[in-house]
Amino acid sequence: MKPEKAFGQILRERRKNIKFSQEKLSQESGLDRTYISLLERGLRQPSLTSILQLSKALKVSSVEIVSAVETMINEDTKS
Amino acid sequence: MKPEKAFGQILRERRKNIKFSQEKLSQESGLDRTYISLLERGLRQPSLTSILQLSKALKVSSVEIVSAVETMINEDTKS
DNA sequence: TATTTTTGCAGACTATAGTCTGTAGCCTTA
DNA sequence: TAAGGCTACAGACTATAGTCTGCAAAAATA
Repeated sequence: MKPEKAFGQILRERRKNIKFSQEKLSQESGLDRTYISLLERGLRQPSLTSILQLSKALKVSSVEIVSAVETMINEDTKS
Repeated sequence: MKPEKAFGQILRERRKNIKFSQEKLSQESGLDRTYISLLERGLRQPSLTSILQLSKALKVSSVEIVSAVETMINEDTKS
């Protein structure tokens, strides 16, 4: 699986876990709402600082996010 | 400390650990040598896929890299 | 059903990631 | 002191990250 696809899935999952709308996550992270939408759909890949901003807003460590991304990438049994 | 500065320091450190020239790392990662130079000097920040490409070439996990970056960012006692 | 909240998405835009070519300077080691 | 390997750096370029506005439609809730 491609990195941006994996990141998107994880981003959406974590956001829903914490019951944030894209709009709310946008405010907390300082990133544009429509850009978060693009990220979640795997149409964009984040920079290092975007990863850090988003993890902070989601109240999880960036390490956990990246770890989940790597795991998902290496799961070739996924679509 | 800024993320790109932290990433640069860690990138250079890991590259030297494995005794790679920038040129060699460039070949292994598929990224341009001059871009690696910019990254190491903290003048650019990497995207998610660049982080993954570089960690793979350095034979360390991206999690370890990101972990080191986060640690260094939170060490406010550094320049 | 009607209303509100949330999200997808288009288009146009600015900022920056990443490439490519070339040059000059620094170290080693012959 | 010459020669080769390594890196900094400049400039010009292309690709894409990230913003902004606005609208339509899905989805949740009254």
